[in-house]
Amino acid sequence: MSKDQADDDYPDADLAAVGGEAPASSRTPLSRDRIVAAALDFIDDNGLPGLTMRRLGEQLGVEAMALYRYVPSKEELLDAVVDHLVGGVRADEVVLDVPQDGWQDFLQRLAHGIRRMALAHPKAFPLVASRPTEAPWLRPPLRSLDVVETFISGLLEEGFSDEAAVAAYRAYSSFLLGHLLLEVAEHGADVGPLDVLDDQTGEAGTARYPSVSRLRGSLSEDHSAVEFEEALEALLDRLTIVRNEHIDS
Amino acid sequence: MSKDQADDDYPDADLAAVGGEAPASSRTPLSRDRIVAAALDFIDDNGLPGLTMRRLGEQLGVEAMALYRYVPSKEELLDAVVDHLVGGVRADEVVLDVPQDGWQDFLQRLAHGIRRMALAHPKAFPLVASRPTEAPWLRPPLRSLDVVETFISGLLEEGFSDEAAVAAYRAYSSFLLGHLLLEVAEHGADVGPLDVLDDQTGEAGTARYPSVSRLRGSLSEDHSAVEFEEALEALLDRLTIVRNEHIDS
DNA sequence: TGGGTACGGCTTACGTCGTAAACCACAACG
DNA sequence: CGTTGTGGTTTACGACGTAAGCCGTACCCA
Repeated sequence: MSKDQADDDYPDADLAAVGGEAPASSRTPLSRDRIVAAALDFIDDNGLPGLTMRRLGEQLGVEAMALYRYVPSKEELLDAVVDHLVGGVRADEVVLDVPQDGWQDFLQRLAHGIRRMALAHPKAFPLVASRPTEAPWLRPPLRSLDVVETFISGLLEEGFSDEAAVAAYRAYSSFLLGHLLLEVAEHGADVGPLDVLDDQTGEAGTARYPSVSRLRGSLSEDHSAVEFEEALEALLDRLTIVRNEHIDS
Repeated sequence: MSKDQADDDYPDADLAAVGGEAPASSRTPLSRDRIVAAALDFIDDNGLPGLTMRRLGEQLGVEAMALYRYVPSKEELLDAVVDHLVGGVRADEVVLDVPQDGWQDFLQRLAHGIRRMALAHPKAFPLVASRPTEAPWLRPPLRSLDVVETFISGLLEEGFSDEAAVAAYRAYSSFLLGHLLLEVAEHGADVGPLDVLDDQTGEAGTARYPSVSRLRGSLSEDHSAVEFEEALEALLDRLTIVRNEHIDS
């Protein structure tokens, strides 16, 4: 009662009071893509644990259950967010352009594309990292990313055995996973505005570990791009060596 | 009513019917450690998302609220589980024995210790990986793990600058994080007996990517220990090179 | 012996979550 | 006109984390 709308004119500005959310452009007609985009925005702003169907609906100017006409469940919504992010890497023109520059160059561009995505959405990246087990940037459902083909077959054609290609792929994936998870964790600090700050008690014991406590500051500083670059290059060098060994034998 | 106990004798076996849980050794008097251990067991058996205060209580033969006398919140309980696991790495005699074998040897033993822990508790490892941002195996709260000191100061004393030591530490951490997360994800398959299996539809599109689909099987096979070993050794070699460069200059 | 007092666990209750189901307004179309 | 979608709301259910209060038992000191 007292909350109908879409007629024409009345005060209307009485409920609000919930948060900083805009009344939302509630006239754009709602769609799966809009929902996914809004979910990603929400995660970026408020952190993964703060995302709730009701809150997401509210941000879209709509009741929670309305979302279920476009998305079968929250779980699938999160999957869609992941796909959206990974799809965005493809849209990154730098990643794909000429697919024939050699696999090292390609892997390097892909890695940087994923890193850009991770840094652009630090709160959301743990989601994509924890989702479908095998790193998603090479799953076929990644629509029309033909370069995947280039990567794998490139390895195979250049002398990698199946096992070596898989191992190389895994080394690459786990490198990205580990490096970016750490980088993103400190970059995003993880606590969204909706979360309460916890105690933060107990700095005791640090006295016993002078070196550790001395480095404590540095430990939470930014991963630098050069750190990433160096590690990536070392990895690619290692893969190259492995490949050459396989070719020689 | 009709559910008093601790007197002496009566049938007593009437409630059950809930699941496969044993009636629980409900005479051991409950304690924080017992709760933490039970939580870990539960996660190992049923997966992280299945863990619930009520269910955990039930497994201990106790009502959910009883746990709150020993644990302030679920969040802190999970922290305690992580500490328990990491503490277990310390108890791994292989890891620590003689702290003076050189930092490469130490890092190698530590890495294998953590890997053993991760493989022993595949469903719980993502928890420890996602917890307090900076890898916890070097946090001082890890009670009496003096070798932490050895590691860091070892690096410093052998010519690493502060920044280089931090970078080395990060390379090491992110390597462990990434590698073990992948290894554990396939090893544990993540779906606990409590979860429903989801659709699994849509194998379409694979036809366009013959190489990928050919490797699809291999991709979900086990990470082998040798894969880990090789990557670890490559990493340590790289750190050694970095250190030597720093010494030379 | 008796009456605190503290502990350990139970019961109840609140607010929030994901979501099933029914309902409703309105447009398009026979 | 009635029918059938379509896009949204309302209501409701069960499960969650957990605050608050209630009790039975054990111990302690008079």
